[in-house]
Amino acid sequence: MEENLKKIWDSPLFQNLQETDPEKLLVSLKAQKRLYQTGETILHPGELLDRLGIVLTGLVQVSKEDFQGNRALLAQNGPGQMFGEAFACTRAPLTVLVQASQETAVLWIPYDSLSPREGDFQQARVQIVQNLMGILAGKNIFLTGRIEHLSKRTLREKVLSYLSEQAASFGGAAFTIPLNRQEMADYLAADRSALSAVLGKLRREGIIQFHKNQFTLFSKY
Amino acid sequence: MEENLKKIWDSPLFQNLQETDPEKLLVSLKAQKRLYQTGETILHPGELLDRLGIVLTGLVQVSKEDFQGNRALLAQNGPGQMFGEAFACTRAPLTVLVQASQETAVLWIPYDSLSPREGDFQQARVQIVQNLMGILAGKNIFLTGRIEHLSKRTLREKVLSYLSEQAASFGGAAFTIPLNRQEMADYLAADRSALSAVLGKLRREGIIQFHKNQFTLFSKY
DNA sequence: TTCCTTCCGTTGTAATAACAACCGAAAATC
DNA sequence: GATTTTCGGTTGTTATTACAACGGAAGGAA
Repeated sequence: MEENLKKIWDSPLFQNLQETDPEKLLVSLKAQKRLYQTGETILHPGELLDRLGIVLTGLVQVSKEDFQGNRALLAQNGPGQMFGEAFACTRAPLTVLVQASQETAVLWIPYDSLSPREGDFQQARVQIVQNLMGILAGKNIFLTGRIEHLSKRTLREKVLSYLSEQAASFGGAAFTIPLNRQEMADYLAADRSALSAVLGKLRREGIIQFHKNQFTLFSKY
Repeated sequence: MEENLKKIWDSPLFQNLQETDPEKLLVSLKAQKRLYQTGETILHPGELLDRLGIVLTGLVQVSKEDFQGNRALLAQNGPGQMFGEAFACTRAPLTVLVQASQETAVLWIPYDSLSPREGDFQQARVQIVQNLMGILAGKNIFLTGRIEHLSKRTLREKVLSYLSEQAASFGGAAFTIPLNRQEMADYLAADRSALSAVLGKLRREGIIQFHKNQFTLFSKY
């Protein structure tokens, strides 16, 4: 566990825990480690979840079965990243499938053990709960932003909405986005070639300038 | 405050508080009431927020200014409903504008006062924090679901995705949706008349049946 | 009743995007 | 250096949707 500990100790869930012994804290939280083989299902749809999962090593895929039977990938979580937290917090049945896409070690933390009511490490528990809230809230803001882009009627508007947000968050007209074309198309729920066409048109109109994933958005937008 | 208290006491944030005196709890939480006039701005974009807002009476509108300068309405919150919680939890600058669309009374609860560290009513504070997490997590799941629908390439798929989810959550092929056509179109980010056309086509193809907001989705979907 | 409003389906047109296929440049691998 | 893979732009066709406008049905209000 030693080496893995370092990896998760930097994760958002465990931030700002002053002078706490990681090993002892995890014992107090009744954390359990478990290994999953490549392809193994970690959580099934419909299941109720009463603990948080944190990836120690490997990779998990969170996906959802479509009404058409297609499997849509919602997230890929690597070391230090958490999954299932929303379902643990609401105690709602899982709507997603979680699988190990490599050999994966997961650290499970019972949700109830985070309650500051019980045990020692009270300070730490309080901090973790606060961190968890911050993570949920942050995800909320992110999801709301994406919905705002996706709600635009035309791809052109989606693109401008996204680029404007990026420019604003970067604080300037020139900025680099963290996505390549295919990822950007997926994020905006569009076809890559259609995205390319729209970007080209915006460039010809003098509204944007770009090279690879570096963009400049001109003032009128 | 007396009458307003009853209204918010049923709100999700204050659920499961056994044998707690609402008045005293609110004092302990350093809650403050403030009145806003019709049209008055409650929270400005860019502002940092360190408290939760709860509508006692009236109505607040949460909106966001578009890159085009359009104002998009994100939420309308009435009595008992909370706003700003995601920004208070992350301490990120507001990206939204909150206004009173009627004469409105807001109860403000400092975020820090929820910490179980301080003061009395520890049990209650812990429960409120847990409720808050549940609310954030629930919103997360809801937003994720909406993104899933919005991510479909065609309106037809968006509609089927939405109806399938509704059918699944209702647990049967026949169900009633909580939206009228215009609201459904807005939710799916589409034109109302285009939605009508798609619904009509699905009906002609024998895939769905509907009358007003009562739908039946046939088995193959 | 009559009027008015809300809700929803229809039509027609123009704009738009999806999809498939192809191509060249750059990057990575051998 | 040669080969393969990845990435992104282009083209052409077809399906889909936005948009504007209209009309009819249902439900209230006068």
